[in-house]
Amino acid sequence: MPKTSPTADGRGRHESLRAPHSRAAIADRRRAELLEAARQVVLERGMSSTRVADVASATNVSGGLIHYHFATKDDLIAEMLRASSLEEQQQLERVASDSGDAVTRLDRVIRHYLPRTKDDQSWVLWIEAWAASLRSPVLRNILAELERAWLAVLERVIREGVAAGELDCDDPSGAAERIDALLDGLLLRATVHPEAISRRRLLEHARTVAAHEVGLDRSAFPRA
Amino acid sequence: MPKTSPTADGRGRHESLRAPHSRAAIADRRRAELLEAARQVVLERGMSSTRVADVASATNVSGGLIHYHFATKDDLIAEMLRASSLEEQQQLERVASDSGDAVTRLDRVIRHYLPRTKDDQSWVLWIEAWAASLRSPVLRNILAELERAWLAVLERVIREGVAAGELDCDDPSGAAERIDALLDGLLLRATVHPEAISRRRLLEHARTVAAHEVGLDRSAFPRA
DNA sequence: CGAGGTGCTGACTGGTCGGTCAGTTAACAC
DNA sequence: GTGTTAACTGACCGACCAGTCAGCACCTCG
Repeated sequence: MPKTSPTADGRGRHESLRAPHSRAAIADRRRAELLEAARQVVLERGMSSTRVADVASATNVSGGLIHYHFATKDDLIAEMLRASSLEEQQQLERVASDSGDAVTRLDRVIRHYLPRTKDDQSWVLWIEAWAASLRSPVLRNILAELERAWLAVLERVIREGVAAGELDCDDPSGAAERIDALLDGLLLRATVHPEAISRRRLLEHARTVAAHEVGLDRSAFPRA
Repeated sequence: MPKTSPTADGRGRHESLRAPHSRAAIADRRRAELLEAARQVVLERGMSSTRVADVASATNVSGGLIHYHFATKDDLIAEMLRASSLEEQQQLERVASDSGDAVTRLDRVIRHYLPRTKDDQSWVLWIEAWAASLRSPVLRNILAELERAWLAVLERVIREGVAAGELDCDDPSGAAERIDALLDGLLLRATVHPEAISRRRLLEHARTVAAHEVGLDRSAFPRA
């Protein structure tokens, strides 16, 4: 039986490489399903009041099955966050490496940060995770990795823009840290007090700061 | 018997105005003592794993007493946050209204934001509160008030600096929002991953952005 | 075919913890 | 001093819930 984290064992990783009806593939699919359900439940109920029974019933599965696939509830949640972080990193990579000039790409990364709709809850997960990570080295590592990915992407886009002569910035790493911090702060506020600040204003702030950091005028970025 | 929040009843507020051995004064002191203990316990154990028994034993008091003074555990924690928020606002007010030119005051506000030492845990409380507020309108209101206070102070200092001809900023409210967001983001990072960014760098980022927002050169603010 | 392993069930348990309550002590009112 | 009420105790309870376990059905491989 499993109970080992999928990244911890030595076997091949990608479900898609396996026979789709092999036992390993079935288990992988079930694991993914449970992780997704856990994500939903955490979004709805919050991390600390999520019960394993909730995840079970959201998947129409017995409570025992959760502990068949995941040793503890903390394991389940950590794996869920790891999976979410990985997915986020992949999306990020895609957004940042798409074609376009430096300003276009930077603006795309910024827009990717921001919530899409009024009640986009994607950041709820990370706010909960920040708090939980204060008590869990495991979660802290997962978050640190995601954070590094964000910083790396911002820095890379800026550096490439500078190299191409499109941007002007003598401290890409510092600029990335400042933009990243600004966006985290704005998003935190927007998620906790959605009525206090509009998406439009969020985006405007982000573009204002980004433009300045890369030595351009605000008008170099798209209008509202 | 009490069980009413101190801000909810109509009686006079300040313990210091009462006879120090009157029953009301004793109850007020006990309440304050319990709130402070709750704060300690939350800092140590986290919000969701804080037990009322922990607060009781940290105060050398019976478990029942907690529920004599506070209807529920959630009440206790909300009151504790309200008290912390109020204290924070008072400190803030003091820091911002002390004498000095605009740059000095702005720099003082910024430094007040930042943690004093390597393991200053003051922000832990607010990170936990952000997460918890996602599920509690009561907490959300407490945080919104504190947030408004921060923004108001930043905006006021900038406006007064502009009026005095010391600063140049055509959107004090926007600048305050951006500086505030930057600081929240930086502090979040510094608290969750203290090893990832030094206090010095934090302060440097804050001063860099603040200087730009008020139309000054970085050199107008103190060096490291 | 049969043996052994895998995915899964659901009843159960042991511990935890918020909240209650009957009772005690001492301050205060009259 | 006598009655009343505030502050407080600590035993208790009942709900909740993570994790266990015996057993079952099915797949797969020899």
